[in-house]
Amino acid sequence: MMTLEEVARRAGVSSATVSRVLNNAGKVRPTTRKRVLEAVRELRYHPNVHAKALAGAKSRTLGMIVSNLKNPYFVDIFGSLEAAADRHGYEVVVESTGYSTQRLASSVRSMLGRRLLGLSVIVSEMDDSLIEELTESRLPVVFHDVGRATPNAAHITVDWEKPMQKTVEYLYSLGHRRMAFVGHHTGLASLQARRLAFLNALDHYAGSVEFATEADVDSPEGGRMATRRLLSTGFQPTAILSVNDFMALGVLRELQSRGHRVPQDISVTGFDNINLSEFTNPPLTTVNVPRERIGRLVFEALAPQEGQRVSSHEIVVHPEVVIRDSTAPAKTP
Amino acid sequence: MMTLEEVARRAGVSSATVSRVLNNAGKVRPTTRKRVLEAVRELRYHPNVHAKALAGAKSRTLGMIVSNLKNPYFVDIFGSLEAAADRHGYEVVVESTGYSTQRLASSVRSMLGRRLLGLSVIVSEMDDSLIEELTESRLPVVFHDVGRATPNAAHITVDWEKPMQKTVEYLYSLGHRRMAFVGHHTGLASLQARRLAFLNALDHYAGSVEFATEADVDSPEGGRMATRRLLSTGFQPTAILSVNDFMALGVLRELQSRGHRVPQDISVTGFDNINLSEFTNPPLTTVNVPRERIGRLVFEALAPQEGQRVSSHEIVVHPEVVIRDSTAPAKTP
DNA sequence: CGAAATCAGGTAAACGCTTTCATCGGACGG
DNA sequence: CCGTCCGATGAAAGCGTTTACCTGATTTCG
Repeated sequence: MMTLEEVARRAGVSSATVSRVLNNAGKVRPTTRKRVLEAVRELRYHPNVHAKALAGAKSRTLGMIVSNLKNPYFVDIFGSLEAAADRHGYEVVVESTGYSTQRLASSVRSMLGRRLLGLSVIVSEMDDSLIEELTESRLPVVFHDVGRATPNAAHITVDWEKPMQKTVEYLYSLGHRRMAFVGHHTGLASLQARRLAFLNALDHYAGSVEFATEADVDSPEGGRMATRRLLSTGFQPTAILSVNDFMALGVLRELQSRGHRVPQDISVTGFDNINLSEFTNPPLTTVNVPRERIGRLVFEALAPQEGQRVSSHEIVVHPEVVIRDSTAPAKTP
Repeated sequence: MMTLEEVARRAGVSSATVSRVLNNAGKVRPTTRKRVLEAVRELRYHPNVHAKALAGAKSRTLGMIVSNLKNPYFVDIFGSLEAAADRHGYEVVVESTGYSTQRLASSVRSMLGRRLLGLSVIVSEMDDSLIEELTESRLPVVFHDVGRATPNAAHITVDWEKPMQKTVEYLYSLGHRRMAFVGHHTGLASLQARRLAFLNALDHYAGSVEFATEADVDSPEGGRMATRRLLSTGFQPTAILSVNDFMALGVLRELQSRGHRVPQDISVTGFDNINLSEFTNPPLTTVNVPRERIGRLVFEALAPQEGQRVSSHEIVVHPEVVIRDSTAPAKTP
């Protein structure tokens, strides 16, 4: 591997000058610059990022830890963050925890070792000690979906209550009186919050709605299994609300392969409005969570640009219900 | 940020000793070790990866460049590679190019700067100069889907010809005589290879089958647009073969929203057998490409473990057709 | 019991950059 | 024509680890 020194020798200058050219900092005579660039090209020199980082160049890389890269929700946020980063000459490195608290911890440690510019933690699991560790590290952080704002951490939250209420209301108005909620296993907090939002929404119709809840892993397969279990209890919901679109794919499938028509026999709703939700059959009624915007917010919180008012530390996103074809009036028995 | 030195001071030893316990290399008395570990914990010390790397610790991180992280195919390979890496104490960093040759180049450069243990390039676009640059770098490389084997690069390939032939044969036997192929835009090579596989397969039925091909971006939306364009030409295929499952989602949707029933009116096939393909309605007939295995092969090629016979440099995977419900006998007019 | 090994741990030299700080020539103003 | 300033570049000090290499202190054994 080539080094700055070798490039310098080749160009007949000192390594300091090469560095200056490469980072266009300081004054360098055009002819010298040209000579250097040429040497760089000829030697196929690639700066050693570690040496750069160690030598104190301000970091240009952001970290991102997500729960499950197979769920498009996270990929979309990543994509948006990366795009913003790319636009400004930053990089981002992702890590996926698979909902394991253990892997989360080791990811955080590894990220801390990278001396990043900032870290975003977009997961559903998280224990308090990690939040503290992150806080003490003084590293700029963004939590999403879990965690809390701290002096160095912004917190982006999605309001679940209202859209959940709207959804239940909407289903109720369509005559649904037996509803089920399908969630996914996570480190309590987040799942419970969503389940609770569902239960709270039902409170408005105290007693007039029967309900059940089930949970499984965050995947279409999980959605299928949860649905299978749900129905095997004998409960016959006329509507199933899925904690997210990804799992909703599985509930759709399970329902359909059991011969239930959606939405004629059973209505289904999702959450997130991932691109896929528009392509299911029937297209999925869901709640639009603006991943693109969330990604941008994350970037702004981590790498505030010149003359840009730094956004608040506590941001809540209010998503809108998107009605498509997976919901319809309840079948009258 | 804490440093080795501070930990050493705190534990009353030299930094060399701290390094030794952290990497458990060399002999260190148990009591000393305990003292050090304690200091590490108390100070919340996190080793600086850059310093480690610079100081010559052998790299433990693998790189992976993919075309499109939104396509589950790539995510699956990434997941498998990461799992293998994790099992052996390695890390992997991904980068997505969005099918842009330019971003590919900059990704490669950035990866080269990271002084990785090895790099996997799983993309459909790639110009020859990059292959050369990679070759000259002497970095262990794995190409998939594109590129070629070189002294330091393994090459994992999926055999398209045979399964494509099988698929066409199968459709033909169901009475299909008007077929269309939907591909995606890429840096020529790869797309053409697939289109050609399709055309070659048709050669067996010289003249007895009408056909058309269309292409768009690699996404469900792309699949939808391509299908839309395809049908707007007036051509009425009884079967549409999609270059991959991801795009097939879009062709299914477009067909269905135009009132064509799948498979009664039109059959559809995909490629890859991503998990999603089992959850479409109807479930998709496709070709199973073993992403899990490919991920493992990549790992093995990049980080050959002790006493494991190093796999060949030129590996070809032979995928199998998976028949589900999106294909059926052609409608007799 | 003394010499040779073995152990534990310290010293200091890289590793490849960035970044002061110093230097060396002019260009300029008077 | 000389003193001043700049503008361009070089020298060298880190940055936080790893890793020979070396030094005392213990063991081991004949």
